[in-house]
Amino acid sequence: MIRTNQNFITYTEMLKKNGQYEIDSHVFKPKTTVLRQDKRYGDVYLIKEGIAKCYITDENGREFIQEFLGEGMEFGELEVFSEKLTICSVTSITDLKVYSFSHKTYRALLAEDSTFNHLVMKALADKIRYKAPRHSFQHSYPIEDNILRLQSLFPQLTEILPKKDIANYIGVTTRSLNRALKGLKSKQESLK
Amino acid sequence: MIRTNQNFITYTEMLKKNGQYEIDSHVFKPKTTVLRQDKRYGDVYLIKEGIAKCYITDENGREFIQEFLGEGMEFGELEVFSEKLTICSVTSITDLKVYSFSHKTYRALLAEDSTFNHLVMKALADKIRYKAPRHSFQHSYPIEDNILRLQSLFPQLTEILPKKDIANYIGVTTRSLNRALKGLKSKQESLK
DNA sequence: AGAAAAAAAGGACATTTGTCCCAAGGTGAA
DNA sequence: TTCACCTTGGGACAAATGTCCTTTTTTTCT
Repeated sequence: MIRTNQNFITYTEMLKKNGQYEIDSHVFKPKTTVLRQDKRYGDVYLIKEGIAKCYITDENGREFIQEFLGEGMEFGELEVFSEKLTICSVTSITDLKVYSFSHKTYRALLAEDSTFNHLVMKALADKIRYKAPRHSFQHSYPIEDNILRLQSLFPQLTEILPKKDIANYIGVTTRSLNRALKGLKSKQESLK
Repeated sequence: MIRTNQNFITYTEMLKKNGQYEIDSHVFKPKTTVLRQDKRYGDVYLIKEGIAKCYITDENGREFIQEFLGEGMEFGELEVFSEKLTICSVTSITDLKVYSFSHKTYRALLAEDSTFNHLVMKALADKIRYKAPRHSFQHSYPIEDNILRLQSLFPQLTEILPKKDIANYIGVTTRSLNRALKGLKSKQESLK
């Protein structure tokens, strides 16, 4: 549920040490919005440490969380290919350490470094693979089942993530999430 | 809503004429399942003509349609990178003409042909960009609004696609879709 | 430490959507 | 051509979820 990609970090740190390409480091406090939907940016980020959420806000101000990004996940990369505005906002949940590449550097790496090229390609493919079953499941099963599924993927779920974010990830209201959590709790107790 | 990518077709046809790489052609009748979820395949397909649906079937037999594929869209490509089983079934809706590459050929093209590499990269990025707002919209708006949105993207919607497929794309039952269509019709009439 | 703001929890009711039916019209295969 | 089988359309009711609002608890800021 909180996605990671250790290979990508390891390779990026090697590149950075190597010094041939310019790769910067940044640190953000929790609740910092790094990318804002519908704006234009010139950098690609890779998470070194921490968790961020990537989400779309609609006209009514509702957030829909696309994914939670953990170590080794990149963001801002889609705009290297499409030259368009960012579709998702990205906001840190915990303290966040990232590396950043300018579009120019990122393009150079894609063209000149086949390992990097392959890492990016696989990351994009994995993103697609990951999302398909998730949305399918969300539509087909009630909220309680979705919570159980998330808890099995990420046991610390309710300790680390605010209720609002969990609800926005599943695509329901906080009220409904609470109702479902209560339902699960009473089911667990009746088993004793 | 029915996605296309003319550039990819044009380039593939050029490659095929050129003859350096082995690219095959196939034709499928409507309702032919070309890829079946959870199986392993060794080819990547590119649609030359026609429409196919790409969908996940859950344990209860419910279909959830990921996307409708039109000219220039590829499928089976994710498995080149992850070496895993296919997550989606792909079934033709109309007559379907496709080109196919073996994984081996596809990998060779990715490595040796930077234009091809870039086309694939951009296709993956577009797939991600495309899906994000769609799922967000689906969760946030009632069925009627979703139908209106789809009709504006693809006016022939209800003529070409079976009701069941439209419902499975929006992620609702046929019953609910019919109710919404009826609601829209009566609203249109009351405007006269 | 104390005030203000945000997050969590939940009651009451409305609305949406699903489930389970059944019936009519079309389509295809023997 | 006839029969089986889809597809479409919809009635009646049940279940899930949303909306609106209030209260309590926790966090944040000064």
